[in-house]
Amino acid sequence: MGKIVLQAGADIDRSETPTERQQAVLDAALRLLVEEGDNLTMTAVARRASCSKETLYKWFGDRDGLLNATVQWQASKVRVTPVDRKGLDLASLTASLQRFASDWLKVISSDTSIALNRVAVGHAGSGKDDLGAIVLQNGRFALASRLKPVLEAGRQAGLLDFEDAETAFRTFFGLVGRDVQIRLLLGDRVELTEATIGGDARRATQQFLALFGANNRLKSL
Amino acid sequence: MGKIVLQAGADIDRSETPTERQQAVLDAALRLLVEEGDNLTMTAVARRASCSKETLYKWFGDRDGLLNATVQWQASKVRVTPVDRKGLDLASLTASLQRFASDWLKVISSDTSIALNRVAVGHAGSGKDDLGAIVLQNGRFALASRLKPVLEAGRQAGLLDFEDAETAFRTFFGLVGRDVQIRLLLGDRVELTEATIGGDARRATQQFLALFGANNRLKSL
DNA sequence: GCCGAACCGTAACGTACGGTACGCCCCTGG
DNA sequence: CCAGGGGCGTACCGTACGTTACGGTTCGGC
Repeated sequence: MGKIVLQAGADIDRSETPTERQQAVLDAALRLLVEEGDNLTMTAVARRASCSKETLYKWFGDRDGLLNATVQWQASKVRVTPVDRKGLDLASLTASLQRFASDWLKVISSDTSIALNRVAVGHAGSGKDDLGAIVLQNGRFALASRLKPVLEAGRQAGLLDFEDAETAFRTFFGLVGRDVQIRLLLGDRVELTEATIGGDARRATQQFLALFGANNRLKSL
Repeated sequence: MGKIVLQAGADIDRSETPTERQQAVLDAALRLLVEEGDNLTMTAVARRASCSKETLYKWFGDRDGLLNATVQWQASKVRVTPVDRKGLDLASLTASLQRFASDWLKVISSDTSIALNRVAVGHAGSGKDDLGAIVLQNGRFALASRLKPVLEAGRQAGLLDFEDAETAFRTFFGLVGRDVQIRLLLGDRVELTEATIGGDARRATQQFLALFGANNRLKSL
């Protein structure tokens, strides 16, 4: 029904939720985006979604509009459950961190994440749309805003010791992701089985605790 | 004179070094790539380089060939000086690591690196060329092969303690880069002054030493 | 001074694709 | 039962750009 537009230049998430049918179309576009990358054609999307090009243009206005809506649609699908912070002992904190790490690794190694990041990076150069901002918002920054409360809680409970939650988070981010994302984006075949992800999550968590655990005396930033 | 071709699919760095004039053309293409991103046109390159399109096609065969040659040209320009490993005390090791970190941050935040990574990521989806492999080879893997000897030397000197140089390197990589590269690629304006780079390099180095320094008892990976 | 090769500038061709127009079907409401 | 609108399929238009062709110019060799 309503055009899903994005106020050019202004605020993000300025969008109405798409109808059932529109969601189907967006899903088709998403699947095609994963397969074809940025060189998907409007005709291909129309064919895949079994709809007419005219409909696409009526709904999304533009090729960029379609891409925008697709990315936002995927973003809206991964709204996550807020973490419970009732357990405040070291074991549960460790488990939480490990879970975050594991989830994050699974996300960034997924086909759709790779595809979305690829197109967003590609579009980031010529600032026609803000795909980059959207992806960033629903990736790195969403992770931060979910993880920071946990870190703060850990500090409150005397389990963690850090000055700034932001820098602590960024260190955790680096320890978890390392070179994985850029390698995947650049097409490197990285072996990421369930097992290695689990191991990496455990290792990253231990390293993070070694650096920011309250019982350790490594505070000299 | 000779076409600068790349054996499709096979080995990298299978290329003759370009002539003086060709280098000038490639530099022009590179500058244009930084400005325009992947939507540079052959006409634009020809105009910028003050050469004819016919020459471009004769030399590089193809648009992809031109891009390939441009990326390789930039890669060939950053052949680095191997590090001296004569000083084996903690101070010099720290200085080396810090220098690596600082250099790396400067590289990934440079305009040309961002532009090159952007096009390489964009092309990584549809496997027409191996720009991704080239960039990876001259970025992340080049860094690894330069840094690993230093790490090994540090271990020999009893300053570092790690099982596998590869994983140690990847941790260092993560501690240095954190979220910087992906944010830059996605168009986020990251403040990276000389000062912050220095601070980040120092911090990453200290964290790395905290994790892998031989005098610390954090070996339970 | 002449020849050919390399190269510049530009015009021309072909195509792929974004965007639009139109005819037809189906479905709903009156 | 009929009118109308939303939506499918498709043909079509315009354009941008990759690629090619061609005439003019410079330059080294004889």
